[in-house]
Formats: sequence, structure tokens, C-alpha cells
Amino acid sequence: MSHGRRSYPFDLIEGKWQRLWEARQSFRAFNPGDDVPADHPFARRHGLNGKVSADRLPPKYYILDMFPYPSGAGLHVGHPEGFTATDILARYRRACGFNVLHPMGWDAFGLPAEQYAVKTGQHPRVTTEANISTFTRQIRSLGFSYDWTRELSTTDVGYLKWTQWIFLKLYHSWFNPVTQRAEPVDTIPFPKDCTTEAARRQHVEGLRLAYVSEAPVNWCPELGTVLANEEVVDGKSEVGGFPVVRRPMRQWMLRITAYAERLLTDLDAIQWSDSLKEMQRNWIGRSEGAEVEFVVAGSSEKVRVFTTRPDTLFGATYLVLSPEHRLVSRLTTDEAQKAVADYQAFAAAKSDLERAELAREKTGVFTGAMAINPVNQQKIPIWIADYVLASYGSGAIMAVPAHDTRDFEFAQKFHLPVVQVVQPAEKDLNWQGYTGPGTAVNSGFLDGAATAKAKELMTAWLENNGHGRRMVNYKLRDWLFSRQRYWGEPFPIIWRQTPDGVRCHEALPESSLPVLPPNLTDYKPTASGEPPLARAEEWVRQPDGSVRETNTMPQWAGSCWYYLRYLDAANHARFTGEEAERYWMGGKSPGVDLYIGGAEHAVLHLLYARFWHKALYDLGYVSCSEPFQKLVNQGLILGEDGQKMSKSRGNVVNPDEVLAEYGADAFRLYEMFMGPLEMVKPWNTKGVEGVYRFLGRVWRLFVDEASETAFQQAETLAPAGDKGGLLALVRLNNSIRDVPPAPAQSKVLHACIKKVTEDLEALRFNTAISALMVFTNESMTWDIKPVSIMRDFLVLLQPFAPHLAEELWEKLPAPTAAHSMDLPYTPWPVYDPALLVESEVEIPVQVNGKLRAVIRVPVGIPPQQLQDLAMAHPGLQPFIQGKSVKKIIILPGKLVNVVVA
RNA sequence: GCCGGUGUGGCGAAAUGGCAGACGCACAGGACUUAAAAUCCUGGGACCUUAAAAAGUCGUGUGGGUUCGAGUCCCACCACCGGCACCA
Repeated sequence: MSHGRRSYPFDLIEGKWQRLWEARQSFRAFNPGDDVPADHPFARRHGLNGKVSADRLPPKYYILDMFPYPSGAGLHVGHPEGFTATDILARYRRACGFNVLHPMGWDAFGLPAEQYAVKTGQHPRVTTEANISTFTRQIRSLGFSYDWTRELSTTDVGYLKWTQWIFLKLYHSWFNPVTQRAEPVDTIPFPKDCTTEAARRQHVEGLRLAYVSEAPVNWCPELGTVLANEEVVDGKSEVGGFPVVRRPMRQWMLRITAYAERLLTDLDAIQWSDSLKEMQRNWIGRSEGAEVEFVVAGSSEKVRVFTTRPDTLFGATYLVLSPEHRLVSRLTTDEAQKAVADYQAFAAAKSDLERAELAREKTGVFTGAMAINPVNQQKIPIWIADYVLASYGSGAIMAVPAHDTRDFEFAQKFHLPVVQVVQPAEKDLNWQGYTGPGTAVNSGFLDGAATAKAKELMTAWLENNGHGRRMVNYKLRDWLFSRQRYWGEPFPIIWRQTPDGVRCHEALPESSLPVLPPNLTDYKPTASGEPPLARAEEWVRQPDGSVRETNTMPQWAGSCWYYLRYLDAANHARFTGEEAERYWMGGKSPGVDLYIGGAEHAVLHLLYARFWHKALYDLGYVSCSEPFQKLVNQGLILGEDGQKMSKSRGNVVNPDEVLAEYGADAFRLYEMFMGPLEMVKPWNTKGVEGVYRFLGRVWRLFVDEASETAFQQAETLAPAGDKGGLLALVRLNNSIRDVPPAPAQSKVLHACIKKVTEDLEALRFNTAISALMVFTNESMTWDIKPVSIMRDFLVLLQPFAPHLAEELWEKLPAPTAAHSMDLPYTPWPVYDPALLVESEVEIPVQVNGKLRAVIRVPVGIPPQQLQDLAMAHPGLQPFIQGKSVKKIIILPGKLVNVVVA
């Protein structure tokens, strides 16, 4: 012990209770239909025995952590922050009488294990299992009340089978725009001209929720795989920071865009932080506007553009297509051929990173073609420029340089006309580049209309004259769902040639699940760039001549539904049990009641999981449409230097070391005492010592000093090994007596109950802990400590420091039946407001809002008497004498404020 | 540039519009001890007076405003953190 003497024998206490909880299965959560053993503390608390139906179980409370990726580095202090918060609340809800579901598992597919496999030839499953066992040991050592019988890993064969099963559900479904929900593909209506088998097939492929696309993707050569848009940050891979290039490849996509509107509107109904909801809203990026068709002069081609400002159509002085736009080659005149081709090559050569960095200077070339503005028949030039993105809207814009910053820059550079069509409200404001609302000018039938009205008028005109329509666009892209990796779920898909030579994909039947990855010795992609699975030629080739899909699913697949698997983790027949699903996810408080995790998953995991959940809901597999009712992000924990923890800075705090020195209870307590859960806050080892000292004070509050000395001597002499039994030598302090509490003592306790209860309901762990400290500081001064008071205190302490609380609880005599419960199931105390009433209060007396005196008065003193007492106070006289009193504000029981001239 | 969040002692922080700084850390003084550690007690926003105190003045990023009264509400800024960013 480098920091002085051990305050209390946490090392023996913590091991002892962790073993007891495990042996007693204390935190096992029971499903409807489960056999509840009569001697289980949950059964005793709720009077249950044997098979229980859902209606006999107490109300459920589902509290979930974002399950970790078990990395080789082990747990860091950021993980237990959220885990401790959920554990405290799980224990609190359990004491309040809920049936609490609090599970833990592993998001174990992932790149590090695969990269290690590439380097060493070691199967990723081996590394993954080793890491999981490290994480398990570390998490268990913190004394969390997880139901470990529900532990799962996304890499389990019994788990990935159902991930593949859900993929098949998506594959076999489409989003019906009429009903606004997913339905089986056999409900897809076919247009009249869709007569051939090939045409019908193509029609269905265009609608499936899981489909194959040939579009350009984010290819990361360093990682040897494609990445989703969400995984690319500033043109580099989010993992590793490697360059990413655009490259056309055949890829599996999930049609998340079909759910854009529901993903957006349903945010209103869930309790997430504003910032998180905003991030999702921004990512979905809904914008309303119109699609406008421009006829190309001297051609039958039409260019469709999307605009949010149809009111400015009269000011559209040119069109811009993205360099990749499919019409470019058809529009370009002979004279412009070379310039256009050169520019396309120039734009294609730019990586996303360069596009982002070189973004400011506008570039582009004229195609030689002209379009006709439908509203005034003017001929306007068609340009291509890479400031127009192929992937948004129709990949083409109408440029209104007078009222769009980008168009204005471009027009200036290339000397294109700028025509004002909006007049700002402030007359002298420069209209050039003015993007705000105003009044339409130079706009024919729109003139004089305010922007909002002008938008409506123009949209109606476009629709009535066949030149366009109202349209909503989203930034959200479909989810690129395949990866060129080994360590992921294989797709339950095969490819075969149709008689007419077309290569078609086909779903494997459910009976063929799980599709397991073949064993390999080399985990690299093939020389030709095919995924590693292509190396297993026998696995790929099917007896009937078809071949397996060799891509695998991304890491996000497994985390999209793990919270559903926890409900019934051992179910072999179904992805989760129907009755269990209804009990835990349905009813009056649907979904996960509280979900805590890091903000880094704001747009990846949380958006993907909501999407899958909604699809499963539409198909009738789950009972609610939003999976996570309330969600809280824990704030980042910084190093002692106030910087982000990182190996290179050398400021990483290892939980194992903190645990060895101060114990799990102190560690848990400190993680919560640092500050509000959601705030970013720096680690401070001295702070751990502070809460550790607090736990030592609690220990000494309860135990007899002489017996502790005897215990310490026995411990020193005892042979190494399990010394937990020696704790019995520590006896209760004889100041703890079975006597009725004095009113002042009850008051201290009940103030503590009130504060801790209210703070837990509001997730204010730091102030709840300070309330426990206040109680301890007070009760230390008592000569006689009533047992009933000390018991209730331990019930309050239990969620925070469960090991210490259990050890002390065991030493206290149990006077009533309620108190003979196991501590985790002992009912949470309820405070009595009557006990908190004071007989006298201190009233601040102010003059003109400044504190000048404090008077002690009986509670309930009539206002007039309060005023008289205040006015007579000598401290006040210098400030009121010789001045006229204009007003006296009296808040009975609160304050007096004298207003003088 | 846009969106969201945060600015309070030496530090982490706390405060339904009503006594700013609870609780903890660090620090200082004291008790216990041969001594140290541990523990317990006491004291700490700044300034100005003073032998000491009392009293007083100022003080929650900056500048305004509302109010009898503002850390808290409103307006305009500044700084830092997070997200998005040529999304038409």
C-alpha cells in the first residue's frame, strides 16, 4: 500500500461478496414462464414460487449499457463510468421493487482481431475469446449486478445465426410507400409493362430493403475493405485514419433511406439529449423543396434538379451537373469534349480528402450545351463542377448566384450573370449573395410575394405546368452493408447464373443458418482484391454450381439487435422469445427504459439499430417502434493532465491498478463523484483517495475497533489464500444499539433518503454521494446509533458501494421480516416529510436585495411579526434610517427584503 | 460557416429567480504519537480596514437588460469542447 494504511479490508470483502452473489444467482432476472426458486431473494421479496406468468411478475425495468468491443488493451476507466451509473440505477430499481433486466455482452467482431490474424495467422476467434475473458474478469471485479446468464457475444454461433436471420428478413422485405412500412416482397405490385421474368425480378431488386449496388463506394486500400459513409471522417477511415478513395464496386446495401422520415419524426417521442437528437436530425438532413425539369435546348434530354428555393427560379442563370452525372457525356458538344473529359478526370482523381481540403476554390467547365429555364424560356448554359455532389438530390442544380453563396462564388469566377430575384427586408442590404428570405422581384407572377408564399406559388405552377413537383430530400444515404473481411457474419446468400446468363443472387433458406465462416490459414484479401473468404474455394463453390457471397457484414450488424437477444439469450428456436419480448419491450413502458453509452455512437449504432428495430416492428417481430426510450451519454473522462487519455500521452489510467489500491467500491464511487455523468471531466487520483477515506469512515462508523485489531493480527498470521472467513472476527461497534432514534437522528436520515432518492431519479450521482457523506459526517458524532437508522443508511449506500454495504449489513441484527431480506432486495426506504419539518428557521433579511442580517424565527410566524422582527434588527438600521421604505417583500419562511429609496 | 454543449475558489464541483461556493481534493494550524503514517478537530473567494475581530466593498467568461432581488431569465459578444460542413 503506497498511500498509507488500508482504511478497511476491501480486498477480502469484495471477493467474498462477488462469490456469494454468483453462488446465489442474486441478480438473475426472471422471464415470464421461468421457474423462480422459492429461496431466491427476488422470490422472497415478491412472494413468488415456481413458474410465474407475466402478470404475476412485478413491473419490468430494462437498463442497458452499450456493450463494449473487447479490445486487447483491456478495460479503460471510461467503460466503468457508464457501467457504474447503470449498475447503481439497476440496484436502486431492484430495491424499489422492479424486475430489473441488466445484462452485459460483447460486440466482438472487429478489425483489431482480424488484423492480428493477418499478421500472425492466429484465428481471430482465439484472440477474441482471450480478450473477452480479460474483460469479463475486469468487469466482474467491479461488482456489477449483471445477470450473467444472459451474457452474449456477437461472434457466438448461436448469435450470428440470428443476425443472418434478420438479414434474410430484410432481404425478403420492401418498404411500401403507401403503408409507410416494411412488408414481405410478395406484396410488391408490378407495373403493367413488367411482364418478363427478368423485368419482374429487376423490379423487385429495386425495392428490397437489402439490395446489391454497383455505385462508387469508399474503398480503404490500407484496411482492404469498403467503409460506410459514417465510417469515413474527413476523407480518412474512422479506424486508423487511412486514406479512402471512391471506387465503383458491387456491394450490399440496406435501404435505410426508406425509413428516413420515420427515423426523423420518431425522435420527437423519445427522451434523448437535445444534442444527440440534433446530430441524428442533421445526419438524416431532411430538406423540403421542389424538383424542376429543364429541357436541354435542341435535344430531348431533360435535366432534373432539386432546389429548396423554387421561389428563385427566375434568377437561375445556369445549371451545374456533377462531373459524374450520367447526362454529361450526352450533352457535351463536340467543341467541349476535351475540356469536359479533362475536368472529369481531374475531379475523379481527387480523393474525398482533397475535395474537402481544396473545397474553397471553385472549379468547373462549360459543356457547350444550353438548357431552357421553364419559367421564362431563357437559354442558360450547362456547366459541370465538383461543387455539385453526384450523391445528393439528382446530382444537378439550378444555380441562382444572386442568392446562394456557392453559386455566387462560381458565377464571379466564371463571369456568369447574376440576377436579383429576392429583395431583403432591409433596403440597403446588399442583395448579391443574400440567402435569407425577402420579397420576390424580377420574377413575373411571383413579384411582391414573400419567400414562403413565393415557394408555394412556384411549386404549384411547376406541378400545374408539368415542369416539376414538390419534393423532400434527405442527406441520409443507404447503408453500405458489406465488408471485404473475414471476421464478420457471412451473408446467407449465393449467386447463380440464370439460363439466360444473368448472374443473380439468391437467399439461402433459414434452415441453412448459421452460415459459418470457413477456416483459413491466411486472412488477407486475395491477390485479385477479393475478400479473404474467396480463399476457401471449397466453401465458396456449392454442389449445384452456385457460389457463396464472399463479403461479410459490418461490425454494426451485431450491435443492431443485441438488446433483443438479451431478453431470451439462450433461445435456440427463435431470435428472441415472443413472451419475453412482449414482457420486456412492450406494455406501459416500452423498449429499453434507460440506455447509457458514449456519444461516439450518435449516428452509427443508434441510427442503424433504430432502423432494424423499425423493420422488425413492421414485420411483427417486436412490440414497440423505438428500441431505446431514454438515452444518456456519459461524458468523456480525461487524463490527470486534462488531455484526452492516450497511450502516446502516457496519461492512461488503468482500472486494475486503482482497484488493487482502493477497491471496487471506491472506484465506483469516485467514477460517480467526479461530476455530472454527462460532463467531460478529468481523472484525479487524489479524488479516489477522498472517496476511499469516506468508505473507511463508514466502516469505522459500524465496527468495533478492538475486534478490528484482532482481525488484523489474525489476517497477518493466516496463511495465504482465502481469508474471507476472518471477517467474522470484526464485530459491530457497541455504539450501535437497538433503540428508538432521537428526532434529530431521524431527521438526518430522512434528509439523506430524500436527497439520494431524488438525485437517483434525476441521475445526479455526484450529489447523491455527497448526501451520503453528510449523513456519515453527522452520525459519526452520535454516541448512540440506532440500528434502524444505520440499516436504512446501508440500503441507501448499497447501490453505490455494494460490497461494503453487504458486509456491514450482515453484521447488523435483523429486527423485522423486511430487514431479513438480502440487502439488494430490501425495500428502498421512503422519507417522511413530517420528520424534516424544522421548528425554527433562519431568515435572510435584505435591504435592496443585499443581505444585511439573518434572523431566527419560529416556523409559521405571521408575516407581520416577521416584518417587525426584521425591521427591528440592529444590523438593518444603518441602511434604512433616514430613508423612506417603499416596499417590503416578505416570503414567509424564506426571506425579507426591504426596499428603500 | 451551421448546430449543440460548457464557462463559478488553487482543483473536481454545488445552488425550485431569494444567505454563492454544499460535498470532496489540495493547503494551513491543532490534537493523538518518542516520531511518522493513519485518524480526529479547526480554518481557508478576493479586496479594504484592524493588534485581532466586527463592519464594509467587490465577486459566478464579457457588455447590456428584465426584476424588490439574477450564477439562474432575456439580448449581444468572447473563449473552449463536441458534431456537421460545397447537402443546392
